[in-house]
Amino acid sequence: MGRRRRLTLLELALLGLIRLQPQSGYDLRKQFATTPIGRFSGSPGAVYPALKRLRTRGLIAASVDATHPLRPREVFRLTPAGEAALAEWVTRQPTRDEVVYAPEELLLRFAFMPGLSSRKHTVDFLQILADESDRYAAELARVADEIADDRAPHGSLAVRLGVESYRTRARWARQAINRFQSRSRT
Amino acid sequence: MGRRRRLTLLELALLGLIRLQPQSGYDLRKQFATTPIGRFSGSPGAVYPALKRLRTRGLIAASVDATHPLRPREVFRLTPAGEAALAEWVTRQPTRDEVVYAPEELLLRFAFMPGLSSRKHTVDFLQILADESDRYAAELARVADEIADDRAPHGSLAVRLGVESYRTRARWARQAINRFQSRSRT
DNA sequence: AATTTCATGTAACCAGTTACATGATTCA
DNA sequence: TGAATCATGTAACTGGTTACATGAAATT
Repeated sequence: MGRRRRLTLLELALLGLIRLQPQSGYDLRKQFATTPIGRFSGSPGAVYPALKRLRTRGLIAASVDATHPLRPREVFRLTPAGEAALAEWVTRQPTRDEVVYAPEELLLRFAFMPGLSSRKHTVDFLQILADESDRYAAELARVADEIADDRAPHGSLAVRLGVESYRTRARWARQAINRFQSRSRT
Repeated sequence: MGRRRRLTLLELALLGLIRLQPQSGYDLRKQFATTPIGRFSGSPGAVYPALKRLRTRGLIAASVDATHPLRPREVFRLTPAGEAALAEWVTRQPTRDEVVYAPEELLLRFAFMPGLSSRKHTVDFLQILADESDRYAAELARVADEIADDRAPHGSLAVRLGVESYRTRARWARQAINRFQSRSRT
């Protein structure tokens, strides 16, 4: 059934975007260029090879849009295997290491949850994110205290920004939880 | 005078650490493994080649510590050219794109400022960081509003975390400015 | 007619990842 | 004596970056 290589962040971003709306490589690149998802880079030398890899692995399929027969557009959509791979990733619960070292990946995962993750699962996800973020913030706060130096406060200050950043994430996650819990099911 | 290739973040981190304390590749790797600077990755396959590149470019020099003659340690220190390269980078003022897309690099730059950047320059640096962070937060806030969707609030919420993160950075920068300004010169 | 935009790619390069290799030394 | 740690590295792989290439269609 093919080597189970890990999908890159870019590949996962592409899967998620294609799931929201089947589209061409060009469309995808435009999204990277014009929206905050562009952090995950949309250079042509990255996007097109990534799309090829996804197609080779059978996670996406292309159908040619022939409305302009001389300028064919390859429109990609998810295959069932692609949908499954995306869902598997999206529904993974965050680990401590991901919270600490890969927060952007977690945010991407969260953004792609609609339709793939139950409300309960989403809330659990956010809860772990909040708790582990606070925990790491506390760790960083200890480090900041250890390296405090009145003459050269830069290092300690830099770590303090880390503290604030993780606390901000924790606060955000708790607000998001409220948002999901206060909404009664429709 | 040698091609002026751009230094990687890892190379700059190594320069900064070596400047603080001349040390061996192993020592450096230990710091990556045990302190928050580890974000910039300290895998052997990255660190040793990076050190070799820095040596080739004449930015660091090695002297052998022969206290244990059978187990020599190569201790690296900055050359004048290395100090100059580090100082050039550290004293660069942040650009909008760096604030938005490379905040970690800016933080590293800030952390290595002691002894390389005047107080005035440091404050200017933080001021730009604060202003551009707030500006981008406002941009993101507009995006969040545009994509607001009661049924699937995930995307909008994810962008909101971006808003909060950049605001946090701006707030932190302003506090840091106060810190530098309230300290009378000693 | 000329420029911009649509649309898809390739090529060269580069640095990082994981995993492995080597051998001395200190510790249990 | 055997295991962990000190200390430095290499090799294979991978995916991203920049820059370039191509040509049709829409716009000015």
